[in-house]
This record gives sequence, structure tokens and C-alpha cells, in this order.
Amino acid sequence: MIIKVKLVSVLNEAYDALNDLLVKLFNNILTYEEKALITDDFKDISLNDMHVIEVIGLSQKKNMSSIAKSLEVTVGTLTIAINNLVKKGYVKRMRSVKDRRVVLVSLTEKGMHAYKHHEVFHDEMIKAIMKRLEGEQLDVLVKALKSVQEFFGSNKQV
Amino acid sequence: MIIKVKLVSVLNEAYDALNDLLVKLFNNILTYEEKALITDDFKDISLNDMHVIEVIGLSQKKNMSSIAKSLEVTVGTLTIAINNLVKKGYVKRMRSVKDRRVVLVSLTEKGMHAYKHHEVFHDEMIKAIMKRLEGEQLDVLVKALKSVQEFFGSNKQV
DNA sequence: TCGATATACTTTGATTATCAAAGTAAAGTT
DNA sequence: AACTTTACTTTGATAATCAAAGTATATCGA
Repeated sequence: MIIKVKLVSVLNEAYDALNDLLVKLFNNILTYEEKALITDDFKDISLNDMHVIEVIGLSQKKNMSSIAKSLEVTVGTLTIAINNLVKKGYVKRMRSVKDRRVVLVSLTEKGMHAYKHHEVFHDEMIKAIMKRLEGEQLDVLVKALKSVQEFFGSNKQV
Repeated sequence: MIIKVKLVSVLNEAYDALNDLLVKLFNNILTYEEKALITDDFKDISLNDMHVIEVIGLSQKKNMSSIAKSLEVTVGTLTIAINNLVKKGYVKRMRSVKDRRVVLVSLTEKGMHAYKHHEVFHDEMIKAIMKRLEGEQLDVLVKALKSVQEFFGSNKQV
């Protein structure tokens, strides 16, 4: 009897802890990310702008449709976001020569700097986690997160 | 707009795995939550509305300032959100008798139902996570999340 | 090859969330 | 009683978003 009660309370603790942590984590990541953006160099980009920049990436040019798909917004919405980023000098637009309907988008020098700046935020976060976990714990965490991930993966069409 | 980030730097496998998992987890929770909201009963509330309802809660009445603070928005913004929720029948407004400047907000029956509905989502999510983790794994996950939490906590004023 | 259809994008009109600043009403202070 | 502070609402402006209409180019079928 006592054992049962104890087990339940241990589980409850984990339950509460998880619930609490997930909710807080969520908000904190958002606000932290927001704040990490506001620097002297890039004071004119929003978090939203930054995510567009991330998706465009450093490598090749991307067309509007594929970027919109990655961001899960309509192409119309993206057009407006890109207009903005072009105006601010972070992004270049080009017509494809092969198919003149297609608009190819890429980062300017300034855009690439912003991209790299934002990268630091993620880097610090991951390093902070890793620093606090030792050896096997890290493996266990990765496994745990993977199984959580599977849960969401299997429920995507809900 | 969905948040998507890719890191180029390759420190080691755990680093990449963590980065990938955290980013995915973040997006998945968001979309899952969004979808869990859309039901026959509550088709007129946004995720945003839901968060307001969540903060108001089931217990006592809350004044505008404290709700706005919890949500980290201005009171003006909240006024508009509350107008909306009152119009839709989820929330009641009342003047405080003690201090007639103060507006006290609480959930209607309908609002409480919405609150409970959303609670079930959280419950299912946490239970699903716990079901997939065994003994030590759960522990490690909680510890890891706590340390991430600490990282953000200690960087709040950045 | 021409006309119809499809594709890639932009524009438009509407809605929602947001803020800062101005406005209103009540409470507190001197 | 006059001034200040507090609690909230309103206003004006901006950003993100979508659906639907519009434009230009490409492709396909007869």
C-alpha cells in the first residue's frame, strides 16, 4: 500500500514537473530568441524576418513556393515578408532565366551576417544543455526526446 | 509562421541530434496544440484566445493588469482580446466594488468548458511522453529540461 | 502552332495581434 | 480642493496572415 502511494506520488511529481517545464520552456525559448535578436547591428529585423532568413539559408537560391512551404505560410504572405527584407537590404530577388515565372531569392552580405548572428543563439542553448549533462545522461536525453518526437510524428494528422 | 532553424556547425552527433530534436519538438508542440483546439465545440477561439482563457483560470477573478503581465502584453492589447472573448461568450467582465477602477475578469460556463478541454490536451501530451519513457529516462528528461530552464532563467535580462 | 490550362508569383481586401500614446474615471496624497 | 497616480479603454499605426483575384509565363493537346 505504502509503496503504491509512493510510486504514484513520484509519477505525479514527474507529471507536474514535465508539464511545468514544457510550458515554461516554450515561453522562454520564444522570449529569449526575441531578445537575442535585438542588437545594434540588426535592430530592424523581427523574429519573423529572422525565420525567413534562416529558411533561405546560406547556400543556393530558393524560389518563393519552396520557402513558403518550409515556413507553412501562403506565397502571398511570403511575398510581403520578402518585399520587406529586400527593402531593408537582407535579401535579393532574381528572376530565373530558365523559367521567367520563377523568383529566386537569396541572402545579401547583410543577410548572411544576420543568419550567422542568429546561429549563435542556438549554439549557446545546445552547449548549455550539454554542459549540464554527463556521459550517458546525454544519450538518455536524446533517446527520450526521440520517443517524444515519435509521439508527435504519429499524431501529425490528428 | 513556423519556426525552423538549421545549424551548420558540426560539433558531434549529440549536438546535432539535440539541435534537431529541440527544433522539431518546438514546432510540433505548436502545431499539435493548434490542431487540438479545432473542435466542433470551440471553433471560434484562436490559440491566442486559449492562452488568455488559460491565464484567467478557473479559480478567482483576475484584474486586467495581472492578466496582461502574465501574458506579457500591454493592457491595451488585453482589452481588445477580452472584448473579443466577452463577445463570444467565454469571459465575463465586472467592476470591482472596492475599487471601481479595477475590472475583474472571469470565465463563463462556456469559458470553463474551453479551459477543461484544453487541459485534456496537455494531459494527453504529458501522459504520452511519460508512457514512452522508462524509469531513469523520465528522470533524466526532467533534469535536462530543468537545466535548460535554468539557462534561460539566468539569461532573462540579456 | 494556337488555344486552353496550369503554374509561379503579386496584389488586394479583410482580419487579428500588437504597441505607444492619448483619454477617462476613480483613488490617493498633500 | 487640487494634484498625482492608478487602472483601464480608445485610438492610430504597423505587421502578419489568408483567400481570392490578377498578371505573366510555360506547357500541353489538338
